[in-house]
Amino acid sequence: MLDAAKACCERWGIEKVTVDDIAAAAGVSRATLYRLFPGGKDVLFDALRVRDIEEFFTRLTAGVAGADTLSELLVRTVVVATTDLRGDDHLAIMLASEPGDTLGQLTVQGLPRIIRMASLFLAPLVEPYVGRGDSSRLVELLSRLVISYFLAPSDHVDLGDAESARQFISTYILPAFEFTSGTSLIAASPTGAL
Amino acid sequence: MLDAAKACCERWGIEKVTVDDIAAAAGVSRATLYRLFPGGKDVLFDALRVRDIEEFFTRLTAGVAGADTLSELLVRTVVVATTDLRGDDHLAIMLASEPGDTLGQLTVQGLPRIIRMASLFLAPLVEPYVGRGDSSRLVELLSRLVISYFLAPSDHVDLGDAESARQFISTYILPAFEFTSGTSLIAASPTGAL
DNA sequence: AGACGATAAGACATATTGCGTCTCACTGTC
DNA sequence: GACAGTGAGACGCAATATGTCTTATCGTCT
Repeated sequence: MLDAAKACCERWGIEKVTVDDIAAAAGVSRATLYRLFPGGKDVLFDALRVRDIEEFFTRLTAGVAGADTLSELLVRTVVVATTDLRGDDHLAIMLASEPGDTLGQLTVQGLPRIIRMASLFLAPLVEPYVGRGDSSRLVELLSRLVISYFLAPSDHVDLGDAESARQFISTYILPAFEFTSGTSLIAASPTGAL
Repeated sequence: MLDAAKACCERWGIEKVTVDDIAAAAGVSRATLYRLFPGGKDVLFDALRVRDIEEFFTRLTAGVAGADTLSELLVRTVVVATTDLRGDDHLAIMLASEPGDTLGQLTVQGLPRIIRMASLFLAPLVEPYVGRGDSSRLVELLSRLVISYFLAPSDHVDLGDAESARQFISTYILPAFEFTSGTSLIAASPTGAL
């Protein structure tokens, strides 16, 4: 079921997926889907690991998972990603996910909440790179970061373990930003340190 | 505008595209879109060249475009495509496009009509390959064929010229069937002749 | 400056679709 | 036969899409 929901998201995008799509892809009726999940959004939340990433950022802010090292890595990742924001099918999902838009309850209730949470945490760290008050770009970058997380394989990652979380970022998040020239972009960042 | 509509179809699938999507992708307001086209469906019809392919099959049936050679090529293509129907993002669009489904007016009015037209023409030719009465598979194959046509670049193709049409098929349709081992699949067809 | 055409933004009513719940019939198991 | 699980589909309600309209803005032409 979750794999089917994830496949639907990758195929049609989060904002276009319907409960009927997921049920059909999973080969079950809509009645069965509602027997397994409280609502349609819950299927997507589980499939896209929305609650996992919430916990991910929560633990980062609490310093449980080696926040200093990981946050620096996240900031560097965000800055590197500034080079090119185009060509990402899933980016627009996040960019448009503000209350009052036409994306429906999922994005209104779920994803922007995550972005807000992450923004509060990363804003002071990113500020030296993108400038104060440039929140729109920060939201874009965080969106891409979050989506990278969503699209990663659903293998178990112990987000409470610093090494496991760091390995996860190196494996799934950094490649998603499609480095075009190895470490050259990293070297172009303000501090130059990693 | 047409390029934007086509991009939206490739990104979200025909059944998920809205007028607002196309207008936003084209960078115009919805009011402007309705000034340029009678309705939302007309944009997709033009972008996906629905009327072109109708004329394409019409001319084939009339023998205007070297029907004998081209029809044989089409049949061979259809048979080769039998090997694998999965992994095509746009196939489900056609499979579900029957009157009464939830795909809306576009598919109800447009694509099934084309499939029906093509089926009437190709059915006797395909029969030796897929067997009499196996219309469901025939419809699937034709769907893929039609979609290949839709997704081809919108360069001008003179469908009334046999050589031009043949070159179009070789360039855009045959590659869309993703031959896995060169001509081996073609050699496995009943007659073995091309 | 003033007239003109094209456009963006958005309100509006209508039509369509999606959501969640429900009932019914079918199937396999005990 | 009782039972749990399921598929198909109808139902009311909410959300979205469609197509038209009005208003304000911008650039161009006279």
